[in-house]
Amino acid sequence: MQKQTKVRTSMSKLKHSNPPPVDPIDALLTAHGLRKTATGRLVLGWFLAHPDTSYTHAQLLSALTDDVSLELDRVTLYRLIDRLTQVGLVLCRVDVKRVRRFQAMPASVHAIPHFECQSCHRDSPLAGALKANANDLERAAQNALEALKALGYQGLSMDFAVRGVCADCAGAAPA
Amino acid sequence: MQKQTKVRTSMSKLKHSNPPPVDPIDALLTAHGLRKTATGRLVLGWFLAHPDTSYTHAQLLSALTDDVSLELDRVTLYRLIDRLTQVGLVLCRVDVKRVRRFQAMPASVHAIPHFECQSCHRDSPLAGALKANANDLERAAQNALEALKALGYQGLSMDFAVRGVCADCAGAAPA
DNA sequence: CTAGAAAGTGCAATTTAATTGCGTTATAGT
DNA sequence: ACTATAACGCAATTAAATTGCACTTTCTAG
Repeated sequence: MQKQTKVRTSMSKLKHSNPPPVDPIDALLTAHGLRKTATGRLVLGWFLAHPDTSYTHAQLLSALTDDVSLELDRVTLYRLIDRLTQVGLVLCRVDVKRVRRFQAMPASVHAIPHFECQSCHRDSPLAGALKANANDLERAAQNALEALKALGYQGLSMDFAVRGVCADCAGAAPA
Repeated sequence: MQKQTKVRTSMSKLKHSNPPPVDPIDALLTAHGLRKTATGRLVLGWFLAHPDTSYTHAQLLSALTDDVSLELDRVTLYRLIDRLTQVGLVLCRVDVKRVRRFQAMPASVHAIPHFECQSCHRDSPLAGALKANANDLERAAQNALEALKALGYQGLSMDFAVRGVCADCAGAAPA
């Protein structure tokens, strides 16, 4: 979204300590044992700039080349995303169509239910249909998360999927 | 909704009604608009004989050829499973490894949470870790299901996935 | 500052689950 | 029995993701 002005001290021969120019993205990278490469910064930056949005590898690749005019190889992006997910900076799930979707690891975790229709293969949020139950579900899920954290699990997120035949498909071709 | 049991009198020249030889599997097939083929019977039979067990296409194929000595083409099995899932007899999910897993549609739906590690890519049940929260979760999930049923959704099942880094991986390479 | 090891990059080739097209066979309904 | 059509089998193809290998950049000692 708003790209940082990249203040590199490499050229600065200033004597004393100048205001620490620690880029938050660089900090994240090094904190997780990753190197500060141009692509690493751009990709992690993209994820952080678009929270709550998930991208397939292909989407991310075209987004990066189009909007950020970053040229990188498909495979390189695959491997970079791999690293980001393995250190817990990025979240990965597999969608109904069997392709991975990536997004920035959310700070606070929610159990947002979604529905996958086995007939039309659509994936839709259930926020509206379940608003009455959402709170109970959320509370139970949060408790479960706490229990897991206490056991040493890290970088947790949840995904509540309901599968079946949606009202449209069921109505169109009743069993 | 529930179609009549279709008693075939083709071969029976018996005067009165003889004990209806309705195979339950045949009944399911016809009730869902599918034809009674040898493979259809065998495959649906396999699923019903192994509830709560999910199979990949490859596993199912070898299981059928080995144990039931049914010879069928890969593609035929794909298409058959497709039909079974679309009518709601079989449940399909995509596992961490990006392959579809199929199983008989369970009669009663449970929200059994499982954990997918983003580091070692293992998928493990969370029954033990969450036994304290399991009841709350289950109740909330059941309520959600009822709400959906009332809205016309059919053949419902749920899948509660927690993702992150498991205790093993987190301990081995702490962030 | 300057190695040199290790992490990251790019390209080509490959893997694997799944899909599509099409001619043939079996099933269901008349 | 007859016919429309669902189901089957085979071959070819698609698409996401992975692997191998040579090359470049970043990091860390010395």
